Amino acid sequence: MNPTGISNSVINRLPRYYRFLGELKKEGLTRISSRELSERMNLTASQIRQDLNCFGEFGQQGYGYNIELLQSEIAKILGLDKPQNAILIGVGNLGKAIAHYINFEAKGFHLIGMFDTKESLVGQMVRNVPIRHISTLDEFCRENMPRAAILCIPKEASKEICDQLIKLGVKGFLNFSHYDIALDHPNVEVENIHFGDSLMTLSYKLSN
Amino acid sequence: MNPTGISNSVINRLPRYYRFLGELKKEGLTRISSRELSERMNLTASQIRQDLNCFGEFGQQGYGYNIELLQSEIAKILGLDKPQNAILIGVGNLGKAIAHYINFEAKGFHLIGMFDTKESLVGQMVRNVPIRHISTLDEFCRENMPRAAILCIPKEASKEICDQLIKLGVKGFLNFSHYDIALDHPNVEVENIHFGDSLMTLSYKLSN
DNA sequence: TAGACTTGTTTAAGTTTTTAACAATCTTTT
DNA sequence: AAAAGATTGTTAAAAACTTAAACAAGTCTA
Repeated sequence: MNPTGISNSVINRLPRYYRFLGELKKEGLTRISSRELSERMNLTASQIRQDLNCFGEFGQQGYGYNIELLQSEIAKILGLDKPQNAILIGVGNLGKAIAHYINFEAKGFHLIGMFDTKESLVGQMVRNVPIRHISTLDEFCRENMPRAAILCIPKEASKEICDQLIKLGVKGFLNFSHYDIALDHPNVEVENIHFGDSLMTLSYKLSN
Repeated sequence: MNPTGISNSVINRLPRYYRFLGELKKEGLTRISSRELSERMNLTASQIRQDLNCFGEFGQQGYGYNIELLQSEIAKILGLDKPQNAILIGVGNLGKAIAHYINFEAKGFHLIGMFDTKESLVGQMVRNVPIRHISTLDEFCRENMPRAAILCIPKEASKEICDQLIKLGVKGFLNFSHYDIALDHPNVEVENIHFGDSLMTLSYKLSN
């Protein structure tokens, strides 16, 4: 169980609820019951009600859930209504694509800076965010206090940067590197995205 | 439990074992005990032995595991020794970055083709793989029989492409889109990578 | 050959996750 | 305004999964 007392399975389902509710809204619907939603999402109605029950009471007997309302409540639960400052480290192929591709504002974050070691990148803008030299990281963080960092650098560089960022007050990482942050820093929140691992898992499943 | 009878938790740990063993090899070590490995990986020795025991006997009493051997056995389990053909759909920012960034050969796949709707991309090469027009997908698949597809296209386009690919014999997806493949196609292997969901989860954890 | 070590494996414990059930209460219909 | 129908929040039970403990059997090292 988490520090918050809510299990990870529940937390991991929240973004999916949020997405499905967004679609229902797009379809012009205004209300939905746990049973109907369960059919759409391929869950049980019971599980949906129990998941939501972790956070409060958002429905009404005999009626169901107001879609608009429920979605905005989930947004609040996820913290999307109070975006936090984030920086991105490593503006190579991947880092640049991430910066272009992800709508940070819709996911609870402001991207306020990007950093790289490569002089030739410095000054370039991606989505109105400037790329800065990694040597200015300390100063920038002390001024802007980013709460999260997106790590798009090789494993070798990651440990040092992590130590530095954590000292500067960064509390959460979206980690694309193969460095095991959680191992050295158990008090920091980490979401790992390891393409390679996912591919190997897929390979396993296709081989057996 | 999986079709294979091995739980997902175990399967998901395999790539990590594989990585750690690679590092040990780099360090010049040749043998390791489950206890030593458990300390490095922050697991229990018991769990490591039990995980490996799902697949066979790779160690020796009184000695431990031969690192080289164990790694290559895990590679076999993951199917890395028999790479499967894969194609990538959608060569936008993300797709292009993935193609550049991921070493498919090391993860059990051959990337044999990339597809997009955009005429201006057609003919370009990424890592010696040509970008083709999506209209040639059918023909290409019938000739080359790809087993997996990496989906880097928007949700809206995904359903149709998925149906098409599955009809053409594709059995597994690395899915970056928000389309819920598993919902419509329960008999296909899917690894989802949803940056947005990961960010929202991180947002939740940083907000509570 | 003896003592130390470490595996594979079984068994048990613990935890998490899911499902089922139902009283309470709201909505809708007549 | 009352009755019938619907659906929630919540509790309790069941099921599934995951981890940990323990130890006989076998191997290494000195």
